[in-house]
Amino acid sequence: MPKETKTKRATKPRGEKKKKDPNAPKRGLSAYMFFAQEQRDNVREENPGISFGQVGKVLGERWKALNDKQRTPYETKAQEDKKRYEDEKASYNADAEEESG
DNA sequence: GTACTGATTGTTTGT
DNA sequence: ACAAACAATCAGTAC
Repeated sequence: MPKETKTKRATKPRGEKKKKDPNAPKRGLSAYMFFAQEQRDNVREENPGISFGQVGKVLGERWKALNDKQRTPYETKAQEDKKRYEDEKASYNADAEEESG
């Protein structure tokens, strides 16, 4: 059992707005992202003609409905993508340093 | 070192 | 191009 910090989500104005970097390394996709990529087609099949937002809803409901095992294939993808992101950061930081001078 | 915030990713339909 | 809803995750911030 890994350390589980209390990830509380309180709407408290703390800190200033984030700064957008010029070469901001886009973050890797999330398990949910890959999940939607496939479901998006399936969901529409089962729900042909659904309204805007509905798709997203069903997606979320189904997503949670999945088990850790089902998410595995998606979580894995997310990890692979993560690696991608890590690389970008490398380049991002590399350039950032050069920028300095 | 922790708790919290903002940003980011992908998709749907419709104007 | 943007809107809302869904969920996940990192990076930066403040004390």
